[in-house]
Amino acid sequence: MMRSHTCGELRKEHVGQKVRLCGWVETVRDHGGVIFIDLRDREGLTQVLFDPRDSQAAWDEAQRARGEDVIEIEGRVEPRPPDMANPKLATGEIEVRSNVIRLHNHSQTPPFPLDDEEAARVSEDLRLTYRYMDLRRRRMQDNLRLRHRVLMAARRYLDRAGFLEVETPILTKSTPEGARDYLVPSRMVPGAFYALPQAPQQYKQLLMVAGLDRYFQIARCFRDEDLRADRQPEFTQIDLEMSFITPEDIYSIIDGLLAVLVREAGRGEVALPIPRMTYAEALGRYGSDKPDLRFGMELVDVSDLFAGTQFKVFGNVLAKGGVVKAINAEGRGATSLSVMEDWTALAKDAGLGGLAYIRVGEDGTWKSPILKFFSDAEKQGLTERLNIKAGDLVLFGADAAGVVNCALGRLRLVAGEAAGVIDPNRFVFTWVTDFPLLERSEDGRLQSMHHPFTAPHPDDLPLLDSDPLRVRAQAYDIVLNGTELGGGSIRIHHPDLQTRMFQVLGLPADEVEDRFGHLIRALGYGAPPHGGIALGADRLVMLLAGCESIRDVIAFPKTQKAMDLMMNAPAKVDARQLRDVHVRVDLPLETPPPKPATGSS
RNA sequence: GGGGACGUAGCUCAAUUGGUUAGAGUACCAGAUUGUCGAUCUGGGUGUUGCGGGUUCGAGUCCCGUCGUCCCCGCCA
Repeated sequence: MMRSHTCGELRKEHVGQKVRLCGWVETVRDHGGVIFIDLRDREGLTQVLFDPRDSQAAWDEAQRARGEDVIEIEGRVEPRPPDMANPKLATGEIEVRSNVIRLHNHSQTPPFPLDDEEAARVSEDLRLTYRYMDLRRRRMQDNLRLRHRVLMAARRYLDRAGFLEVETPILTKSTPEGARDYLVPSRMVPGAFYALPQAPQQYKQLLMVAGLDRYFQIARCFRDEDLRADRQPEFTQIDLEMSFITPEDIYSIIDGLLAVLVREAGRGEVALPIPRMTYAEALGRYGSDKPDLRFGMELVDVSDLFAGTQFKVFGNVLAKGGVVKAINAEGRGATSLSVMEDWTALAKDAGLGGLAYIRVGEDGTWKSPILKFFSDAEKQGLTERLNIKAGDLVLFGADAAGVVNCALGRLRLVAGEAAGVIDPNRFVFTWVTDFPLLERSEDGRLQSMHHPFTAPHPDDLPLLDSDPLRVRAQAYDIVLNGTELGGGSIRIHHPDLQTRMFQVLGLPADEVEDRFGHLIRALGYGAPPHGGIALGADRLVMLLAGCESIRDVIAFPKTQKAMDLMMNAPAKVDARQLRDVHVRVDLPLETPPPKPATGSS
């Protein structure tokens, strides 16, 4: 072993011991006589002291050390004089007096400061280009360690709960519905392609048919869609599936799992059971199917108050069967008109014709361009319904219910943010249940809201033909602080119902056979009732780590254009490689060939 | 596909209406310094203003294009 201890473990009780440490030079403080080197490794920081009276050779070498050099030192652990202790360091009560130093590798000047506070301001493309340096930072190492601990705890929990971890293929088959697939050309079968899995969905159902009973996997998933702060083209799910269960079994397994994981992350105790609300309630009260329940500002239906209103904007909407809803952004009465303009733009972007609002002064007077249209009864009704007080701000949305919910839902988040009422240290979970089975796609066709293997609610089966959009699914999402953490469902386990679902979705029989024949056949060999769920591991760790992007909890993430700036992927391949897999590249004439990224550096 | 922000020294940023030799902090380099731990002191500018073109007597600044990063909408069964 090159080292006797890590840089994080020496304490007073080690005083007098001869030790050997390895690590990176954090800082060199050269006082002309004594030289201090802070030595860093994954576990911490230890101060090493070089005194020319101990060893002139070691002192000479220490003087040449620079930041990020890799060195090995030998020395004796000594107590620091009491007034010299450094309470900021775990090892701050001791130092190592060294008489031997070996330089294992010199480092060039780092491309950016590795100090967490400064690195937080460095442009992210630079951090990604030199990711191996970025990952030397304490904060990034803490994030990866937290990720490790959370996933280990998940494995322990699921193992104890009787789940078997099973790996499923990465090279699989494209299922064109849903997200865009990443494709891999086949060399053996000219013209054919594998797809990378968007989720292990079908495999895990087939494992249930196989009798595996309880499966889980820390599964990599791939979706070729546009990126966001919480979306990467490849991401990790804690994926599980269970046989002979109802949704209650899923809720209780996941409740327990999340409580364990939040505890493991040192984020306190989750009150169980995690509360539930229906999809309809989530949309109605929060304007979102992933409501952030850390604050109020709920959407309130005030349509009835304006039944006979003189205000034509509201009257016309109500006459057409729309709704008028409002939120009380409490305490935001002083919101400036320029901010109101921004919020109005947001409302219009979300589909509203405009944004009506009332700003209430500290003296209780209402200020609003539409105040003159309101009757006293309407004002009275609003005051009571929305509990309007001095200093409040009331935002209105009037349109079809869907538009109003969506727009006010977005405004609620913006207003909550502006009000500073969203506590980053609280972890508020909720289940959202009873999702609709189907939705109308842009081209007017029916499509699955979750996926086509989701079981309809048994009570709603008769509606499948008559009023399919009203059919509820046995599907559920788990939501944390306004982020969709995961979702799942009870699956269809009868081949006939599965076939019927594909008919409802308008898929031709031959296409169904081609894409899903294997699954329907499998259901015909005694498939047990089963269901499952998948949790976004990156998102969960991101929230537990207090990060704003999943990139900060993924070792080697991609940019918004899905580039790996460090490896420079994707990249061109040799003509030979393309020939092997029977692929010819066909670019539009004006498209320049791919070239190395040039970045701002 | 759409909207927005950004790109100047290794890093973070500044640079008046277009005007002299593009500055500051930090990092880095050299020297000094025997108890520091954001060490300190002295000295040193290390630059293709992302790239290409245009307007102009003159462009970091204005215009066009392009490359790249981030945020959001669409998209994400």
